[in-house]
Amino acid sequence: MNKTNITQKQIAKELGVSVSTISRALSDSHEISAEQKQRIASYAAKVKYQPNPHATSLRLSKTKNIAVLIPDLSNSYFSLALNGIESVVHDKGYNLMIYQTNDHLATEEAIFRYLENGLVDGVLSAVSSNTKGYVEHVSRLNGLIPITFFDRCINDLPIPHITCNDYESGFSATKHLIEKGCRNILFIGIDKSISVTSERLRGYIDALQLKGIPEKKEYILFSESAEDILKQLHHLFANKHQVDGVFSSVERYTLQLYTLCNELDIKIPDQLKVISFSNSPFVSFMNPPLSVIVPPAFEIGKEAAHLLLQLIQKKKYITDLNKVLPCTLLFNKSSLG
Amino acid sequence: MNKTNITQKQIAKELGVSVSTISRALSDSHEISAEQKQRIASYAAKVKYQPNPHATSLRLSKTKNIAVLIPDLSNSYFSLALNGIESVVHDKGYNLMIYQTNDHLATEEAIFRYLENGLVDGVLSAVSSNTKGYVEHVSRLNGLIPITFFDRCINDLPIPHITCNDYESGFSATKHLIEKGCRNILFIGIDKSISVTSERLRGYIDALQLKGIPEKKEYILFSESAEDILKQLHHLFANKHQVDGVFSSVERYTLQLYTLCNELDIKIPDQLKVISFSNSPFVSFMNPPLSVIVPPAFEIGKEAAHLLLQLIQKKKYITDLNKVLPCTLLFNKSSLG
DNA sequence: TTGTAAGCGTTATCAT
DNA sequence: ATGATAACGCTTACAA
Repeated sequence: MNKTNITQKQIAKELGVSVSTISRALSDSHEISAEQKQRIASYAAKVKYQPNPHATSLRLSKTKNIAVLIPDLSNSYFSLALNGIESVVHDKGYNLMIYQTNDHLATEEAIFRYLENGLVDGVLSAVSSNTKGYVEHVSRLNGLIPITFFDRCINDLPIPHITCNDYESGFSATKHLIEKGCRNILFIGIDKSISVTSERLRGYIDALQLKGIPEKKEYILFSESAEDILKQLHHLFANKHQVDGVFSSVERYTLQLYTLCNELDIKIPDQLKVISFSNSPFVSFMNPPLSVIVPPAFEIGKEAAHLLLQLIQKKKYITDLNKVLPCTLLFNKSSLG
Repeated sequence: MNKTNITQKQIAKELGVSVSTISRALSDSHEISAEQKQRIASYAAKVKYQPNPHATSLRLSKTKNIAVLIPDLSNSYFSLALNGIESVVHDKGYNLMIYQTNDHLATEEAIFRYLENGLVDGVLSAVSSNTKGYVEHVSRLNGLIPITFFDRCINDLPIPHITCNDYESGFSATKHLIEKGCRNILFIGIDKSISVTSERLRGYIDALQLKGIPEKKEYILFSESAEDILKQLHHLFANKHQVDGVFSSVERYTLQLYTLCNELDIKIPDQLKVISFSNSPFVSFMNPPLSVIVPPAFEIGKEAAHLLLQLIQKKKYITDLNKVLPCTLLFNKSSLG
């Protein structure tokens, strides 16, 4: 438990050359003879030499680390995105540090501040909120290292972001419900201040407008917790109501909706048609199978990581690097029939 | 993008004292006067000083980083465990680096070897396999820094591990199926060489034995991919068969089973009773609702992280620190009626 | 109570 | 082609 890793100094001593020769040989410098390189490389391999990353980071101010900020690791969307990120980051020889924000702005701010210490070369983040005035932590860090947003983003800041087509998807989902006969459609979201939610809502509103259906304030529900949304839904459905469709932009709130429908014996899709954003492989096995808008979570992660690495390696500059990836719509029984 | 963080040297110059005074003051050393400390602390706060972690790591050979090795990030069980890990690790001021092994032993070996470089103070790992003879990478690293296993482990090595009661759960699940009338029960797993699978299988076998039901080789299925298990299941169910129960130890394979049952019009639970390990919040909403054994994933992550930190801080030593946490059994319609 | 200096393991500059 | 040396930012003897 106390042994320590071998260093260049030890190799140098063993082979009777200087440390700089070792360093140069290992980085394949042209100023080292071929046989010397060979000798050093094979000895290093034999003793399984591993360069100390802290020494290298300190010396070069390059860490080969990148940080990811995610609201909730145990969310099918974010864990898929993380998977995508991981796949490209490690491929390129970078390490991945993860931070969970739990959707708390204060936590996010603390992490951004902390990362000013040079621990990482760049940051991938799905932000907690895009509220104007609460972005100083982001612009400060952005002055130090590259940042790329994925999913949630702050539109006012000149920071590249990879998102899915939330607006179009919200529009299509709502249009679909209308075409299936719905006239009183509920929108469910987390918070207007989250870019994703506001975009999906905009799509919902535009679809209603296009079809000449008046938008009703009481049909637009926001909530930050599953218990709370259940309460809100209960309040709405337990009393006389006309709701005949639901467009949920939050996967786990849709489960609450299903629970409530079971409880109140509301038949999906006969009395209520439902479509929801989701990345769960379970949706097709639900009762009834859930119609879903599936964001390309894995690809979003991959693209974001790829872009960030390019920024870190200065192969690209922050001019119009945003990318929008399309969601997949999957109509199942919950919105048909 | 090129500004750099402030250092102790700069603070020292600004305040007209030496670097060591700054260092001592910031670490609240008793050999610094109260007013000096105050002055330095407030200036450091003003300029938002953050110590450079690489310098500290290099100097102290302590990194405040820990690594997690996980087979698959986008798996409800592992992502929950990761969530648990994250919650305690960051609470204690440590950073978390993640590595996905994709269940490839070679990948796992490479990561273990890499981590001999001193990047992290300790490692949390769910291993790819416990095959004897393929554990040298583990014992090597274990000679350098503490390791704690969670979920999957290698029993022959003196490394602490946190698991759930796989054997008992396998036993209970199988017993449950038998009591519901099943006599020809399928076991589905990934690979015998994975500790979790072998324990669950042992529980299955013992339950059969206890009830006097002969164990049949052809009822024990292993597979490393979803497509393959589907093929195996298809082969079994498409022909004449007597299978009347399934105990699946792999969440995602259970979805394949449901798919097949739909396809072949096999009625669950009437013709086939099913119980499965799972951490998905969707199981109660399935058609039919799935009976599940729910591992305490979050708690396992928490416990493992907690233990590792104690080992790192030498508050505990590796003597019998293993912990077994109980799963929750949830009987739904898929195994009843 | 504070300062000086060495050293952690690298890489890079400047000699030779 | 190779070696000596300084530096990255920090902590910690050792001096004063």
